[in-house]
Amino acid sequence: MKQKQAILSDEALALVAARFRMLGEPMRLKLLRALLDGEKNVSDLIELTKGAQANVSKHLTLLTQSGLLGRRKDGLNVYYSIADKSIFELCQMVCGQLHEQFEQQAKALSPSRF
Amino acid sequence: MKQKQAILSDEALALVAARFRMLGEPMRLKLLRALLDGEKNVSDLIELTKGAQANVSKHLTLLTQSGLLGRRKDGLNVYYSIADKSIFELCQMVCGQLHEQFEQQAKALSPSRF
DNA sequence: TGACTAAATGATTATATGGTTATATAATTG
DNA sequence: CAATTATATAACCATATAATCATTTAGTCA
Repeated sequence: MKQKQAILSDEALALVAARFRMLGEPMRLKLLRALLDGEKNVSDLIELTKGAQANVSKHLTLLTQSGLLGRRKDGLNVYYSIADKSIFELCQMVCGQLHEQFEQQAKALSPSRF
Repeated sequence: MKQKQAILSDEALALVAARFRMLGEPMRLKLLRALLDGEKNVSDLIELTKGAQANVSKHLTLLTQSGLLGRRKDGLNVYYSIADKSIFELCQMVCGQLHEQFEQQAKALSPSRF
């Protein structure tokens, strides 16, 4: 008897989509990357990403609300850090897929094939 | 001497973000999922996703342009298929991360802890 | 307390994008 | 060729969201 595959509900699928969307913003990826080697405060992140203060702050808020970042306040400063390191596997996987994809296209367009 | 980390250019990072955004749409995830067990034509996909014809067609076009789907025309029908199966590892990884995240929250809110 | 600094927030604008409707294109068949 | 079917596309509207500017909040320190 054929095993019926369990399928995500629409709501679950919407959550997955939302997570992808959270990662689908260059500034947010920059922030995540900047935090790869440890927690940093907002000023540092502004400096590293060349972003505007309000914009950086907003993206940090979103990333934190979505559970991707941790937040620690110390005096005047607020320190953000990666909450789930496995997010980088995702990014690397995407990077690898794109790399592969472009490599295939390069091969397909090899001048000698014309 | 400390090895300087190679960093993606802004353009490369934008491509990664774009790929995430492509996956950040529930209808597109539905389409990908519907294609998991092999190629299907548009009519089938409309039926499976309960989407409107024009909308399904547009998303299929986008997914194809981004290299995630393959397209094969046969008579009146157009058959779409997954171009890169590894996309599902991504989805499963996200799913797993969200699962983990909710489980932590559940644990943190265990009534006995109050 | 007042001045200063770091970060967050509210209001606004601009842009991107998803959905829908209507129409067009293309292949098939009688 | 006319009619039919499958898919794509164009035009449009509505909504979401990123960026910016101005302001506010909160903490520090003289």
